[in-house]
Amino acid sequence: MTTDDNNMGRTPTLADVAGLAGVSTATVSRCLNSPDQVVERTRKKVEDAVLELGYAPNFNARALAAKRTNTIGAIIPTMENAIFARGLQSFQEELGCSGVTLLVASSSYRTDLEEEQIRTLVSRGADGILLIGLHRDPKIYEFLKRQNVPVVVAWVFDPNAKVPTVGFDNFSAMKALADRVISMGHRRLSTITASPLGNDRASERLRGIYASMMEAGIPKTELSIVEAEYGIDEGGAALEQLLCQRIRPSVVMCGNDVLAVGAIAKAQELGLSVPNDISVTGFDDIEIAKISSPALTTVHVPHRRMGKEAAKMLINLVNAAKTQNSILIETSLVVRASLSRV
Amino acid sequence: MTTDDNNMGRTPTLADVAGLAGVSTATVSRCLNSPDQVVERTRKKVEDAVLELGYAPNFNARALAAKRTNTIGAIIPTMENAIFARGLQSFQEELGCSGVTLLVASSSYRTDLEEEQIRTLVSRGADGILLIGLHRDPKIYEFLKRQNVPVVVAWVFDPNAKVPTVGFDNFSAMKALADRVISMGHRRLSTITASPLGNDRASERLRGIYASMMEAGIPKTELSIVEAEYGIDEGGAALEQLLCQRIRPSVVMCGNDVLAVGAIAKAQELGLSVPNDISVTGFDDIEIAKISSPALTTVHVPHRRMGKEAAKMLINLVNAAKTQNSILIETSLVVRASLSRV
DNA sequence: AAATCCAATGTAAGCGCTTACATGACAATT
DNA sequence: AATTGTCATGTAAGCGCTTACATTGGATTT
Repeated sequence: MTTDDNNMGRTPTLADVAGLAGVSTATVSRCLNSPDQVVERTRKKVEDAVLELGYAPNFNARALAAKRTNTIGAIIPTMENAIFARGLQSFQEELGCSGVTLLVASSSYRTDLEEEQIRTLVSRGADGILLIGLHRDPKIYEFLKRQNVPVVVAWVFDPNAKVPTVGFDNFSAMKALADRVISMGHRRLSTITASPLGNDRASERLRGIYASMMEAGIPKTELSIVEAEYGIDEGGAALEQLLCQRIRPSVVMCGNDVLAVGAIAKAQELGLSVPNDISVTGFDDIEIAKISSPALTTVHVPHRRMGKEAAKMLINLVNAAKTQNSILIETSLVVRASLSRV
Repeated sequence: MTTDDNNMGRTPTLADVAGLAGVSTATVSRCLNSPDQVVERTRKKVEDAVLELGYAPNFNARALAAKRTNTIGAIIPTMENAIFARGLQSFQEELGCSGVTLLVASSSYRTDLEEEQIRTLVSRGADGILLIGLHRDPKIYEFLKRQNVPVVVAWVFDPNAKVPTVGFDNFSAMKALADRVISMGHRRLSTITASPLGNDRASERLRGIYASMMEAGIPKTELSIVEAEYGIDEGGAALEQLLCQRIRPSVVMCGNDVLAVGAIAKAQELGLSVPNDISVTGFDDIEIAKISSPALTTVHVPHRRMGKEAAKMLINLVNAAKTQNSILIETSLVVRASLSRV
């Protein structure tokens, strides 16, 4: 039954369509890319041929010839963190509005992997790239500049950076939280944080705590620090470490809500009452913060807006190549039951 | 200062490397793709040239010439659901072991979007594709077959499907949970579920509940159903709807843990005790299930293993083109405090 | 020493598309 | 009627790479 089977054992190409429609390949290409350059009658013929053949353009060939992919890449530390997932989702939605496709890679917080993925993205012809956090080898920024690939960095705000950023001031946000904590009488502080090495969000937040302590005249040594990876169980384990120490802290300031919820659960498991025996704070204000019991005191970050702004920025950069100003996303303190006076 | 600046205003190509190294482009290509075909001395020259020029191969050109991309695509309903994120993460890790890159797209549970994304992935030259759930227009499967792109479907298990699947038996898993619920005396059942239209996971689970009820001689009408999108707040809202109904259910079986946690939070907010006034169950057994209070009765799904198996399957399919058998991932009941005798 | 083989390298033809430029047809201008 | 301009379409040269096939020269065999 090869009656209506024009399938010649390979996927149809532009030339096949051109042949069927009785026009040149250039005309078919124009029908696909700038239809208004082609007269109605011709366009119809071509469209019919496309349908009949089930033709789908070869993206790679197109990218090779046109030197443009309508694709933007993003590298996030992990997909498992709701925060990145959410910001990325709105990033993608905004890109979609402009007909741009998103390519995502996750680096597992490893700079070597990230570097590799940046190269991959570039060699795939990404028109622009979204990165999380500023801290990375300057060579990478040079490479990107040489390759003429615009970059936007999100999750941090730094108007002085060499690349445009869209994010919040991690330092001030955490300092504001620490101010509040200290104003409630806490002196023996502690924090559960991601490793601040090569992670400017974490290191800035740590600086924020120290700055607040300094203002309050609390010596730096009053802050115990435990590093933990992302995860509920990790937060719990970190809390245990904290409790083993000589002096029990009165408050645990966690690097994100997930660690905080893990710490709360572990504290309760160990028979401690939150916040009566120990206060806990988070960061991000994801849904879980509200339903945690006790509800979590945290810093609210408008992730969706951040993602959206980042997308707009990148699109502008790709189209107009003009430089963009960094955008500050405002955060706010959300005080809930997990934090109490000491 | 163009002393050591061989940059000629464009990104270096294979030919540039060949020129610098004093060999042909074919040799350079071989150095990159099958180094053992090239003698040591030559290879060294080429590698030096690559380094000096900062050469990075053009992926699109490579794909066009080689008709292979070492890329596998995946389309998931949403990145915001931890379940998909987690399965995908291990899927990616496994692919990485074989030097394959993952391309992710999210369909927002919209079949039209999914179809578009499948075409995008194919035209980008994906060597294979991972899809969630079997239910979609048969034309898509035909298209994929015609394009000669292997597919694996995850999150469902169906040995009779035309494509290999790796997943669990949503029907039996939910039935087992319902059996347990009913054995604890519950008769007035309810469920909060994603819309079962075009979502075979949801519809199978619903069937599971009905099957269990039937065995227990409970009429179908004893099950109230509320549809909800994914999210904690959505779960809460759905619970409110359920409580407005004439007869208050004694148990709410939720389509996933997130909905369940939302339902619990809302119930407590309304002054109901879980499980004394109402029992709640989830599905997936994500971390939140353990730390919820009361802890959540749910169905444990080994997502990581599922992702890993899916990756292996797809890689086999891409390499050997031989057909693969569907793989059943076993689930297990996890009974925790949120479910009690009626 | 001639014949044979083989590994290393080169040559060049595409892969499927875009696009600058050329062509031709027809309408508007003179 | 000749000229000019405009617009739709065709021609063909790449885009940067891979790879089948041709070539080379040294090692091995006879």
